[in-house]
Amino acid sequence: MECSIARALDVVGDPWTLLIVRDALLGVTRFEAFQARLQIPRATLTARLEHLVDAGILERRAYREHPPREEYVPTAKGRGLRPVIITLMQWGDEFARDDPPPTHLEDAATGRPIEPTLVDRVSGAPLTALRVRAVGRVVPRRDE
Amino acid sequence: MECSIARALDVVGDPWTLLIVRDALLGVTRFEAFQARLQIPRATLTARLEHLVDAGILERRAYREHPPREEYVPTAKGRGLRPVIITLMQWGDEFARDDPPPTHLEDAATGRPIEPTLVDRVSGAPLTALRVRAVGRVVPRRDE
DNA sequence: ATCCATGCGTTCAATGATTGAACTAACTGT
DNA sequence: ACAGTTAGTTCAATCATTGAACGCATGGAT
Repeated sequence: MECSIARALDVVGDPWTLLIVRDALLGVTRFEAFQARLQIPRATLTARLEHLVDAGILERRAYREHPPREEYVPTAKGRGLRPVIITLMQWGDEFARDDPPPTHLEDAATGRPIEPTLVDRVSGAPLTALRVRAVGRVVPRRDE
Repeated sequence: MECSIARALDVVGDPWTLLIVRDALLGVTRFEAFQARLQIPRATLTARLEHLVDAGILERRAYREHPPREEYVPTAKGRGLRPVIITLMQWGDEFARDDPPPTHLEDAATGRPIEPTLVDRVSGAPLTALRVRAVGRVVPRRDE
């Protein structure tokens, strides 16, 4: 499919991948660490890491020869997924929560809590306020 | 898992679900329309729609008796996924593109193109500028 | 009345992915 | 010599996904 979302989901559209990327962005780099944190089956983890490296989201990097050991660190493309993960977390907090969220975001400098919002970069107006229209493969809208 | 992202991915973490939700947010409501647009196998579509209704993301609504016909419309929870889909689309455009993106966003009132960015709602500062820290299940960070 | 089209599914066998548990291999530190 | 660390592989069992075909209620045209 030619759509950007479909191409994104080709890479990221399974239950584990985004959890791995989230942990990677939090600083996790090693096989054992991912496995222990996520409780992901080892074979699945192997497959996912392979896939993420192939897709250019993680980079395999030797951190020791003898025995050869490698760690996985996010590339720029991987770091680009941070907004996706943040908005997904927000949605989970807002719509699929039953207890207070275990993780929140704060400014590393001031310590103030951060509430991420999507705005238009140019006008600064929140997307919820604008009536956004998707142009290209349009289908008539009905309600909101 | 107790994390918001994991709970979100429980619902939305497969290759099809977000594509269905995207189409639903564009105004697609009917089984045949989803199937034709996405080329999704019919059995899979049945399962996904069921799941989305159970999760409270789509709502089944009769649009005709005799024969009973139902359509699927997004709930508030479903509409809440829009930022997720937008950021995912942006990532796909920026990092997984080879041709110009087929869909872009514009203000429905003025027609001006929109560039969605994540900012802190309070300070207005873009998240890329702040050094955001995830608090809760912390792991020491290394590089960026 | 008969025939075709529409709309929303179900059924089926085949293929593919995911799972958990156990195993391997190459080291290292004590 | 021996336990421990690290990053996997292997295997059989289960589960999900796929494509193709079928079902069924109806409406409209001939």
